[in-house]
This record gives sequence, C-alpha cells and structure tokens, in this order.
Amino acid sequence: MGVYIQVLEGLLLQEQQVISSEKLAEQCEVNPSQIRKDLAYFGEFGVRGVGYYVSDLLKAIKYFLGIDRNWNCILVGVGNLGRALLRHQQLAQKGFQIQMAFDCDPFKIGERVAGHEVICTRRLKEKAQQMQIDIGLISTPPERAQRAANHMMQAGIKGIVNFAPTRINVSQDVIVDYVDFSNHLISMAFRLSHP
Amino acid sequence: MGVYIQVLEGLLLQEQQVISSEKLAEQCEVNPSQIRKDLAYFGEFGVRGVGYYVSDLLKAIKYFLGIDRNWNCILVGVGNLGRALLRHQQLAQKGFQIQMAFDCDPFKIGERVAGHEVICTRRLKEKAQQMQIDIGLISTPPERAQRAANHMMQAGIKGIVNFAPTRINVSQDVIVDYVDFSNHLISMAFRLSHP
DNA sequence: ATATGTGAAAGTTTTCACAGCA
DNA sequence: TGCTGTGAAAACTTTCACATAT
Repeated sequence: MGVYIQVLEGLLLQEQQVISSEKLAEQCEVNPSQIRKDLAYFGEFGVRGVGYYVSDLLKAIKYFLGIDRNWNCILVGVGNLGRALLRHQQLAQKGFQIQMAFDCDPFKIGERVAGHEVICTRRLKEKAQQMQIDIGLISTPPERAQRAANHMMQAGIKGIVNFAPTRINVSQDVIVDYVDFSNHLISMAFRLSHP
Repeated sequence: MGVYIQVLEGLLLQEQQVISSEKLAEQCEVNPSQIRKDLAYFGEFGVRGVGYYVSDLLKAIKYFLGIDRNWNCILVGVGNLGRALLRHQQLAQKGFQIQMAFDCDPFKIGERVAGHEVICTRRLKEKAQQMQIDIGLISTPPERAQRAANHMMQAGIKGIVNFAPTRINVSQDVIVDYVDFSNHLISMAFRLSHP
C-alpha cells in the first residue's frame, strides 16, 4: 500500500496527470485487478475509459491511510540508527515529525542532532505530555528497549515503532510495530537458497 | 517466521529446553495451530504429549531458512544508517557478515568503521569479486541507490536489501528486498486512525 | 474505444477439531 | 493425560472476466 504513494509521488514529479491501473500495476509490480480492487475500496476514484487522476488519487489514499495530517513523534536512542531516523527526510515529508530526541547517555544529552536537542530519557514523560505525542520510535540497543517503551507508555503514547531487535511487552491499548533488519536478511537468505 | 528464531533464542538463553506450541504461540503472538502447521512443514520435530525441544527446533528452522551457514555481505553507503548496520551485533551473530563497506565520499574513504576500512565504491567490482559475496546492502541516500545497485550487479551479486527509500531497477535474476521506514510509520498511522 | 468497478472463481492462509502417539 | 500432526472447514486474498461508464 505504501508503494502506491511512492510511485504516485514519482508520477506527480514527472507531471503525469493520469494513470491507468495497468501502468500503475507495472510500476508497483502487482496485478492490475489488485489495484482496482484496492482503490475502489475507498470510493470510486477512477474514470472509466480514462484512468485515475494522480493528484486526486494521492489525496484519497493519504486520507484513507490517515496521513493527510501531521503525526507527532518522539525518538528514544540517539545512536547511529537514531541519527539516521532524525535526519530521514521522507519521514518529515510524509508528516511524521520527530519533535524530540531522548537518550540516557550523559555525553549525548544536550547535543544537537538535526535541529533537536538530545534530552535525558527520564524527562520523557514531563516533556512529551506538553505536546500531544502520537508515536514513539525506539532505536536503543535491545537491552534498553523495554525501558524506553515503559517511559513512552507512562507518557500516554499509544503507538510504538520498535527498531531494536527485541520483543517488548506493552499494555493492551498500545500498538507495537517491529522493524527488524535481521528478518529481511533471513528472508533474503531463504529466497537465495530456494531459487 | 523470523519471530520464531528470536523467541526460541530467548528461551535457549533462559535454559528452557522444551516448549509447547501453545506457549510458543503466546510469545510469538500467533495461533498455536499456525505454529504446528509451520513446524510440521519441514519434518516432525515435536514430541506428542511433550512439546518441542528448543535447541533441536532452532537448528531445524535455521537449516530450513538457509541460515545454518554464513552469508557474505557488503554494504554501500556509510552514513548513519550504514554505520548502524555495520555495528549491528545480531546480523553478524545470525551469520550475515558484512565483509566490506563502500562509499563514494572522499572524506569517508580510508576511515575505519566497526573494523572495516571504507573503500571507494568504484572499486566494488574488483574487491567484491575476490570474495564470493552473496548479499548487498544499500544504505545510500535515495538518489545514489540505483548506482549502488548497478555496481552490485556488475560484481555478480544476486541479492540486494535496499534501505534507501526508493525503488531500484534490477535484472531478472536479482532479488531485491525493500526496507522502508516510512511504510512502518504509515501502517502505524493507519492502525491508530482505525481503532 | 478504452479502462474502471465488481461479482464470481480460483487460490492461499488461518483456524478448528480431533485422531494418534508419548 | 497432554500435546503434536493433520484433514477438513472457514476466512481471507488474488485473479479473471465482463458489464458498465465515459
């Protein structure tokens, strides 16, 4: 689904105004019917005999996915991965604004990274509650991920994206998404082994 | 599938020798039948009335997934994300050894990161062919991802994991896997918007 | 003419339910 | 008794094929 956005934004840059499900399917590497089913799901956006208006379609998809607004994010763990996330252009572009960065390393506290002052993790609750934070990103080493999650839960954050390679326990009402690099490499190893 | 490994390795550390599909399902957050089906797929590894022997099961899964061996990897793009990958303990632990790191920035060439000398990307083919490289990791900015992929293809690499937020074109016989952070945040936004 | 939207068919995955074995 | 392995059922997803709209 995210692929659609990526491809459609590419088309917008090329100033292509209309696209057919067939052409779009080609670029997204999926079946044309798939696309028509998906797009029909949130309203009739295509024009028969013509195709889809790229700009309108993008707006509709963004609305449907809930990214027609900004999402306030915070990040815990200003290591290399944390810095990569703080500097990641596309996140901010898509409305995922990392408002604050936390770390428990005294050497990092006070440092500025990509326009953010690094704040002590113990002050997370206090700081995060001043602003309504929607999503927390964990980019700590695995052994500190649970603690980061606990801080986030205490601040009332309901969505956690965990980049640390470990599972975390959260209360029922919190949604966790895991981003695990190893899994991608495992999947690649499997595909290379079973041609 | 990678979840099984993560959880089983956790159990191994806790020196738990046997686990039932029910308990394993709980930790992996899936249905017990799911697990039994999956595990039965590559042989009868469970013992009725008892459960699965953790250590044997792990070996069987690793064999099945093709990670009972080492995979030689290279990385292109020694920015923050590249450094995070080079320092990522679990990748090496799982047999994904990043053998060389490349970058086109003259200021980075020659630098040592996590025990690797950063090499000029133009020398990739020459260097990578000396060692049989299985997998290439791209952690460049998006505008340089395609070039990195081209270098990898010229060196005969058949598996590419692309961390840059852009699609790349590769020849038929090359497998590409995309790791896109934005997609995870989009999925989170969607789940938070549709409770 | 051309390309969408969609019901029906085919395919795939998940879950159930219980026989079978330690 | 307790827990696996598995066929059958249910749920979900993908694809086809064509009526329908511009």
